Amino acid sequence: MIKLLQRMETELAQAFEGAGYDAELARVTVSNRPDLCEYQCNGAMAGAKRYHKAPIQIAQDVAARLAHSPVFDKAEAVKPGFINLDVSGTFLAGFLAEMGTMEKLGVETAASPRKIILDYGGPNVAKPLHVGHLRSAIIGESIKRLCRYLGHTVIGDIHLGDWGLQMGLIITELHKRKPELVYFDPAYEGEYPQEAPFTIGELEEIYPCASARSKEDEEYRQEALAATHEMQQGRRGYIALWKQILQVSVEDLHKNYEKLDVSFDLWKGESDVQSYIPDMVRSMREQGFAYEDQGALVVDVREEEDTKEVPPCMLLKSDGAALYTTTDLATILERMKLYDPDEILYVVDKRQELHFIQVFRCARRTGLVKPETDLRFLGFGTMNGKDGKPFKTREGGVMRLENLIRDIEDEMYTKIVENRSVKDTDARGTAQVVGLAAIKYGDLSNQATKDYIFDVDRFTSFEGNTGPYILYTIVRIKSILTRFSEEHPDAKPAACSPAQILPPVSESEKALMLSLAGFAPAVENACEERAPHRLCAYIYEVSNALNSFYHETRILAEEDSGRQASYIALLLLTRKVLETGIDLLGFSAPDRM
RNA sequence: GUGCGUUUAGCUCAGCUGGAUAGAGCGUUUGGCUACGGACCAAAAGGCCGGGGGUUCGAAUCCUCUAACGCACGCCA
Repeated sequence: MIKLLQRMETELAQAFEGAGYDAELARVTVSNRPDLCEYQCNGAMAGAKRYHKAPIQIAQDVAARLAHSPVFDKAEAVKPGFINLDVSGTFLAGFLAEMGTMEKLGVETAASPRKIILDYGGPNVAKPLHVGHLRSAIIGESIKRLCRYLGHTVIGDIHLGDWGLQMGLIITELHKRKPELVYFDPAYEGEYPQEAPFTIGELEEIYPCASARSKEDEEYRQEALAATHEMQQGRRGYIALWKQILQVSVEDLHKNYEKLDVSFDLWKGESDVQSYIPDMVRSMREQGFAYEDQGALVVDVREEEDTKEVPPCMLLKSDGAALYTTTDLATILERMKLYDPDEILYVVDKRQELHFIQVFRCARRTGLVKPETDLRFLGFGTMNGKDGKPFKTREGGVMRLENLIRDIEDEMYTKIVENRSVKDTDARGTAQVVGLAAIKYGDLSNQATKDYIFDVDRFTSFEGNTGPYILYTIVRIKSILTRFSEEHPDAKPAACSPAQILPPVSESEKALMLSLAGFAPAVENACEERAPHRLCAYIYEVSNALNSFYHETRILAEEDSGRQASYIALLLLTRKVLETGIDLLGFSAPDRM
């Protein structure tokens, strides 16, 4: 579907050409002076030099040719050389009628759909999720949904940290506590038990305990390193234990991510690609990319235009062990082999940027990826507390994600109960839905790349630019629609099709219609820029427009049934736009709240 | 030290390829419930866009210098 802006530009382009100017000048933007006009074109000023004419004259020439355009109600040339434009209400109503019948509300499917592997989540096995994992999950999920909406194929991979030292630490600690377990008996040759010798609760207690001890006790640390090494070398009992740690942990992760309404297509981890490492390293060495430096095996990734020394990419430590980098490279290798994607996009903490620069360069240089394969890094900032420092519990510890979510839900629950419009039986469920919206919208409405302040009071507020406010708006629409069908059993809202939308009769109605017309460009832009916050800004604008319109328009009391049907159709379209929008952000609205 | 990032209203943040009087929300002040959800709406006050210099018809936006803060800089992940 042709966008509203494009439609206007086409009209302008004809006018520019007709008046003897370059059609390229006909760029239309939303007005930055809403008091003067709805849209504007600044092309006359840009063209002034080229045509040695006063900008105002060019603007007048163009405006004169738009006098009878069906698209515009107004097209006038002002002051230095602006062309101020107002859209025709009839044209706008027709535009929305068409948009409303389209499945994706006018959003264009990408011209060349890509296959994208999205690497997000990145939790470590056996460690509880903490707030640091929240952003990756939330941002990644939204980008996944946006890209899919535009017709790309997205494969979301959680990329578990399941092969590192933390496994050795747990094995070591478990050995101290329960030395009698068969897993530790090197002579044991039978089957290992089906049941894991621990619960997720125990596991989450064991790890921090082991981690703390390894920092104080060097001998203990050496044991853990040795255990890690033995596991990685395939010691039977340790592998059996590792599998059980993995199973118990992954089961718990599933629950947690489900609660966030975040899902992954692949649950691969570091362990899955270990088998690729020896060949990969050998090949890099044979091709002359990898060489020994200070005992370690590295690949040089410097480039001519570097303004700074980029350290080489390290493949093997001097003791011969693989590193994080090695695993990431092997992961790229596997992804290319299994999926051959057009793009691999990492949604990770921005502090890892240098690491990924090295990995990407190395992958490219050594031919791990095709020249046309895009490797992209979307780094996000830190989530800080109100004091501007990394988010912590009151005691100063790391805040577990579960607890954060619970706190928000409790806060929402209190507010909902105070409002008393929902029966107590629904209140818990509603609090979950609204709480999730509060968290996700609070995060996504900030630019991903920047640090942001997580302020519980602000995010859970029903006022202002918040998730609950957006939901409130949707609930409000639902409420009117319900009432309408109660009062007019013969005229169900569903019967009010977009085709019944009439030209607007008030400013607030037109403002709402104009903002609805901006849905497709907002979604497309948010996807292209990989910037969910753009979509948040758009949804907020629509919500404001709706509330403003609602406030000054009597909908149920409207006597003209044609006009009323138009209003209802407009509400339906607004609801669809908002619900689609929040779905792309990764949350949903309740029926009441 | 080197590189990267950030700096916009009291606070939290937008500002898309340079365009008219720099926008929201919160907070503050003031109006509006005999209307469909007042968890709302309307309005006011509040800013040398960190600072200096430059590019041009025109700069929060581009270039340059500078300050403050943050982050990252081969055997962790």
